Amino acid sequence: MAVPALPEWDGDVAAARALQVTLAQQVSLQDELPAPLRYLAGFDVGFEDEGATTRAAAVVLDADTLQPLESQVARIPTRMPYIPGLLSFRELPALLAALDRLERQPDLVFVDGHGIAHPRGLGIAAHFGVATGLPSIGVAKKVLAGQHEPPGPTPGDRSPLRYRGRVIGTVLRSKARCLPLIVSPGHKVSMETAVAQVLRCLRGYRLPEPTRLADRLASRRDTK
DNA sequence: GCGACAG
DNA sequence: ATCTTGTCGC
Repeated sequence: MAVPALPEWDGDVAAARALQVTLAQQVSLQDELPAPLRYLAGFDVGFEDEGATTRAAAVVLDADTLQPLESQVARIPTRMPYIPGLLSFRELPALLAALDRLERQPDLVFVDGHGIAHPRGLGIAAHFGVATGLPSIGVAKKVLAGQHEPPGPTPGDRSPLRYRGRVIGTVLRSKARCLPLIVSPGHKVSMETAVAQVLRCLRGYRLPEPTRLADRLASRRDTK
C-alpha cells in the first residue's frame, strides 16, 4: 500500500527566520509565575530510526520535593533537518504532542535548548512559551549566539552571555569540574528568576532535575 | 568572503 | 542529536 505523503517542511529558511522575529516580539521577560509553584516540567527530544522519528519526553515534578509525578513520551515523524537557529521548527511539534499527553498542566517548564539566547531571540524554550502561554526557561549545554567570560569554578558562579551589547543569557557553573550551562529566559520569566529556578533544581548533577529526567527518557535506546 | 553554528 | 567500550580523573 502506498505510504501517505507526510506533510513536510517547505525549505523556506528566510520565511522561518522572519516568523521568529515576529514571535520574538511576543516574548515577555516579566515574571508571571503562579502564586505557589506546584508543578515543574522538563522537556527534551531524541531521535529513533536513524532520525526518521522524533521522540519527545515530558516529565512533571513536584515543585517542592522535585520528585517526578508523571512522565509522557510522544513520537512523530521527523519533518525537517536540523538547521542551526531553526531548531524549534524541527522539535517543537513533538514537544507539544508530549505536553498534550500530560494530566497535570505545569506551572513552569524547563526546555533543553536556549530561551532568548538566540540570534533572533527565539530559541526553542521561548518558542515553546509563546506557543503555549506557559512560563518557560531554556537550559542549554552549548552557546549558540553571544560571547562570555568563563564563570568561576564553584557551583553557582556565573558570567553574563552578551550578544550585540545585550545580556541574553547566563553562563552558570552548575557542578564543579563540569562545563557550565547556558541559562536564559524562555517566556514569562526574568533572567534572575530563570537562574534562581535552575539553581533550586540542582541535585548534584550538571543538569537541573526537570531537564535531567526528561533527557534520560528522550535518549534511551530502549524506550518502548 | 570566512568562520560559527542549540539539538 | 546519533554511532559506541573502555578509560582517565576526581
